[in-house]
Amino acid sequence: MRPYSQIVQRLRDCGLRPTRQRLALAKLLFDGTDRHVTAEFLHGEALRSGIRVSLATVYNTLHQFTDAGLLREIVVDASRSYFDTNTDDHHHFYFETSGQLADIPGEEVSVAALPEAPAGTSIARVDVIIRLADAS
Amino acid sequence: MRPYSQIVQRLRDCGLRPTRQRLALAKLLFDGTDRHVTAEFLHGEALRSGIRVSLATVYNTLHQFTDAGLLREIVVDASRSYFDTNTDDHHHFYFETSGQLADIPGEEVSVAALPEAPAGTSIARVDVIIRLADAS
DNA sequence: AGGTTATTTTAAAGAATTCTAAAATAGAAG
DNA sequence: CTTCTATTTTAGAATTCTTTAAAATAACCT
Repeated sequence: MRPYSQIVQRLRDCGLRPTRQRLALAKLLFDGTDRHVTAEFLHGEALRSGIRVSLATVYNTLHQFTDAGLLREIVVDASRSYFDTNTDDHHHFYFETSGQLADIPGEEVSVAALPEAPAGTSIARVDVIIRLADAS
Repeated sequence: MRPYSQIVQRLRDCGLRPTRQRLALAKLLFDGTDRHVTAEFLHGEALRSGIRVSLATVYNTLHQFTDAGLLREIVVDASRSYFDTNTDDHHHFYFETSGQLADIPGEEVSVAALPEAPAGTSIARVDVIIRLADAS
């Protein structure tokens, strides 16, 4: 198993140079588990692991990865964008109290009776966000 | 029919004083049609109709109305919040190109097989946003 | 290695939203 | 109607997240 060179290849396939910063961020992101990170959070995590990278680069990298299909951006709140390392078709729980985002596992939710797209448009994606409050 | 005093009563019922600004904004918002406005847009509309009101007040008022259940806030994009005058259970089309938001009429979409809320939480709301791109 | 091009960095600007403290206004009581 | 008190409005400053521009740096290719 050569995870490092796999990541290098993955970046190359997307036309992205495997720079030190991109590699380091990719390693943090694609560690095998599904993650939901904000730019701010990933930046902090990178610094904590000794990776010197600017916040602007983290933003750039997250968007480049998203454009390349390695990440998916989820907007839950006017002031927070999450990037999800799981790009499969799936939906989300949003914990309004803590601000945490979680994947809804498997096929536990599905949209029935999708409407037709208005003339001149096509459906790019369907986002379902289940907002959770603390139990009463 | 006395629409003005109806709005006054509606505000009072929510514990909001029927001030000049709130009444004017309510009149613009609750004109009978379903509307999706941003704070910026409503502010411009108010000024255009000769209502002198500050942007801060528009933000305050939109949030107060939302808390009171007169409006519903929809987040589609990291940089834009819409306020929807239709507070019934319904979902949305989002036109990614133009940034416009539209209600999906009637029961044309429904969520099947809602998952159980994680322990300690309850479902506050389910948001479905169908993102539309220009037809290929 | 050396030239070319892409990427990163930094600092500053930008956009949307929120906060603040003072002035204006509404509702209540006399 | 006037005064009093609490609430609301305002204008501008502050905040937060994100993007930009220009200079510095690193990767790629021969």
